[in-house]
Parts: sequence; structure tokens; C-alpha cells
Amino acid sequence: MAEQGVEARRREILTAALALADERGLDALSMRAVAARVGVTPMALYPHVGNKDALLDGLVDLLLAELLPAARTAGPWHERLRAIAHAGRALAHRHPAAYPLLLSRPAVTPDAVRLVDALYRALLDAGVPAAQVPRLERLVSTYVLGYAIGEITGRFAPADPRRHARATAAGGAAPAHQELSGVLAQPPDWDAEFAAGLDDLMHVITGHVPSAESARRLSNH
Amino acid sequence: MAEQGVEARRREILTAALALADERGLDALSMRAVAARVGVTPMALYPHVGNKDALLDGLVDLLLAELLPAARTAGPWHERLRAIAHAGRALAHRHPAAYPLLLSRPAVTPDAVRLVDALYRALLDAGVPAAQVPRLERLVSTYVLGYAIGEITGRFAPADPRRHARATAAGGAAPAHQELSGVLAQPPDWDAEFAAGLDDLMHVITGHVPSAESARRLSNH
DNA sequence: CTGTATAGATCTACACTGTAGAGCATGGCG
DNA sequence: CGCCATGCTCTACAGTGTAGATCTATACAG
Repeated sequence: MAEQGVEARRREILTAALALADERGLDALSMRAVAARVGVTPMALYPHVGNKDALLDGLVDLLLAELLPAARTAGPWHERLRAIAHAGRALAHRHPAAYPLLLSRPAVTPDAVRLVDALYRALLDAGVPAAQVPRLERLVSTYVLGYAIGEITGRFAPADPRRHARATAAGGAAPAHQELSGVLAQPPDWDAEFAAGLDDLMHVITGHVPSAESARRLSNH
Repeated sequence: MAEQGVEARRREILTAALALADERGLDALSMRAVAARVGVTPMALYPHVGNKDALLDGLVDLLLAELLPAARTAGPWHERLRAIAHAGRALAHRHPAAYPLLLSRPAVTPDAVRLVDALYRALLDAGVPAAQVPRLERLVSTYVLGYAIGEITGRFAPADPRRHARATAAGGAAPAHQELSGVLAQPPDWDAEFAAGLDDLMHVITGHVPSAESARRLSNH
């Protein structure tokens, strides 16, 4: 059908845009630059992607599509949940420029629904009462997105390496920093920290399971 | 001193910019618009704020400054931590357009350090081992920022009210949504959800306190 | 083969952006 | 009085998103 051709061109444009964002950053993502990469005039993009805002929404979709395989993994609920979470963070490292769009642009596409559905399923399988499932899904996805964005934007590790030095040098103004100077001196292991936070959230989840069995099931396994 | 005059003008400009963002959104925050609001030519802003990027960093500072009072509250550690968290979310509702800048622009200003220091202090007072304090601070601040941004950008509540209807209509594609149709039908209470997530994180925190006493202390109180 | 409809790309143009560079006015200080 | 720094203005330029009109090549009807 003709629809397929149209959709294929749209995808070409979107993947070109994503590649451009990966290489030169979001600021360099102009309609002209995308068009040049596709080998076409800027105005030629419009029938396919609508306008720039819609193009950014399209990028969100493309990113979500990369997460779908992780959403389809089999295994016990906690493995599935962990797989999705780690895939979410890995995606941020692969596309650091475009990733923050996930937090700023709400997505209601089929792929987005499928992803949330996989998380709902995992929580349901864990034994979480239905009333708590949407809330805990939001808690987990907020953690994954927020943590990954914190990493890639440098919120967790300000550029200046002397930052904690300056903070403790501030003296009385930052007493807790001074008290923690020992642990603040060594650079964090972001992989381990992400996993630890995820573990914490897993315990939150099992804590909301009525039967105490499942909590034991997780810690034994 | 003369420095004060310069700083005062800078603050005038930044508060004008923040007001403009509040009223017309981040997209409308152009140097020309800010200048017009201050009653001056665009180029007159540059000696004071550097350039647009620095102006946005200045907005981040202004936002953080609004959180400082909450960081100075007295009381037991969990009240202090809750005060900061709720202030962080309230800030998002007051400045929805500018708020996401907090997540995308790392801040190392004195005010930012003071805020983190207050969180460190609360965690230390809770009895959390020093090695876990920075990580748990990042967990909590990520939650607050991520949740608040999720709210204001509409990530949690996509505009289309028929969204869950469409999701369940998708049938086999979203089985978990279908299973949850009951709870998905009623609109969430965001205030309660934020508090519940915060409670969950408090339990995570007390769970990392070596002595089991403090866990009991929290739940009794 | 001719004529025509259609989808896609193009060209031009406009209002707007951030900001470099030069010039102008006003105040205090010697 | 001259000097000079400070704060502002004016002009200009390259780059942005995109509306509107135009061109072109392909596909199909007669």
C-alpha cells in the first residue's frame, strides 16, 4: 500500500534526525540540518513529519521503540523489570542528547502503551495490588528516567572536579559536606549506584505485596 | 560597594525573565522579550547576564534560592526531609515552565550546595552510614525532580482523556491495562501519590540504618 | 501516444532568534 | 575643565521555523 512508502520515508527522516542529534547535539538539530542529511530541501520534510515539534515527538517514539525488545523478555517478574530498567538507562547512554525528550514530551503511541503494559504486567505478577500498580510504575519509570538524565546532563557529577573541595572549603556553610569529605572524595560507580537504587525500589515493591511470601522469594533469589 | 549595584540589576533581569517564563512559557523567553520587560534594549542585558545560556543558569539559581527556606527548617530529620521534598514539588507548580531547567542544567552555586547539604544532614541525622548518604540524596532528589517534572509536562496524565480507553481498546496489545481498567478509570490524586512515593523512600532510608530501632521510630511516628 | 492528475520536492520570502561591533550619553574624579 | 568608565542604543549578520507558490516526474485514462 502507499501508506507504507510514506511511513518508510518518515522513518528515514527520523533516524537521520536521531543520528544528527547523537553526533552534534540537540541544538544542532535544525530542520535545515536534517534536510541536508536526508539530501533534500528543508520544506520537503514537512509533509512527512508535520513540523519541528512533531519531529521531536517522532524521536521520542524512535527511542521508545528501542526499548521494546527489553519489554518482551521472559522470566520472573523481577528479571523483566530489571531488564526494562537497565535498557532504559542504556538507551540514555546511547542517545544522550535526545534522551531528555522522554521526560519532557508525553507519549501516548502504541509503543509507549506496550512499554507501560510490560511494567504493569511485571508488577501484577509480583503480586502488587491493582490499586498500587500505576503508582509504582510511575515511581520506577521516574527513577529510571530521572537517574539516567541526571547522569547524562552532569547533574550528579558537576564538571568541575574540585567541586567538593570548594564545597568543603566553604567551611561552616556546608558542614555535612565536610563530615562526608571521606566518601565524597572517591568517584562514584554509577552502574553500581543505579543497581542499588533499583534494588531499593524492588524492596519497596515487594513491601507492597500483601503476602509476606513474595518478599522472601525476592531476597532468596 | 559597586558590585552590589551590578548584582542588583542582574537580579532584576533574572526575576523579569522568570516572570516571563511563568506567564508565556520557555519558548517565549527570548532576549528581546526579557529586555522589553526590563524596559531596555536586548544588548543591554549582555554585560549583566553574559548570554542566554548563562541567563538560564541564572534562572536555575533563582529557583534554588526559593527552596532555601525549606532547607533551613528545624525538627526531626524526616520532617526536614519531607519539608524539602514538598517544597521542591511546590516550586514546580509555581514555575512549571522554568522548573525542568533544574534537571538539565547542573548547578554548583553556593545555594545548590547548601540545599544538598541540608539533605545530607537529614540523612546523617537519620543514622544512614556515610557511604550511603550521597547515593540516597541522589535517589531522593531524583524522585522529587522527576516526579514534579512528570506532573507538569503531562507525562503522567496524557492530554487525551480517552487514552486508557484507547489503550484497552487496543485489546490483546495491552492486556495489563485491560486488567487494570478499574483503577485506571479513576483519576489519580497526585498529592497523595507524591506523598506515598516519598513514604516509600523514607522506608528505603530507614532500611539502610544499621540499628533496627530507627525503622521502628519512623513507623511509630 | 496524448492528456491529465497527483505526490513529492523546490524556491522564495518573512518574521524572529542570539549576539558581535561600534557609537553615544551620563556620571564622578583629577 | 578634561578624562574615563559605565551603561545603554543602534545597526547588522547569520541562522531559525515555516507559509505559499511553483516546478517536476510518475501513473493512469482515453
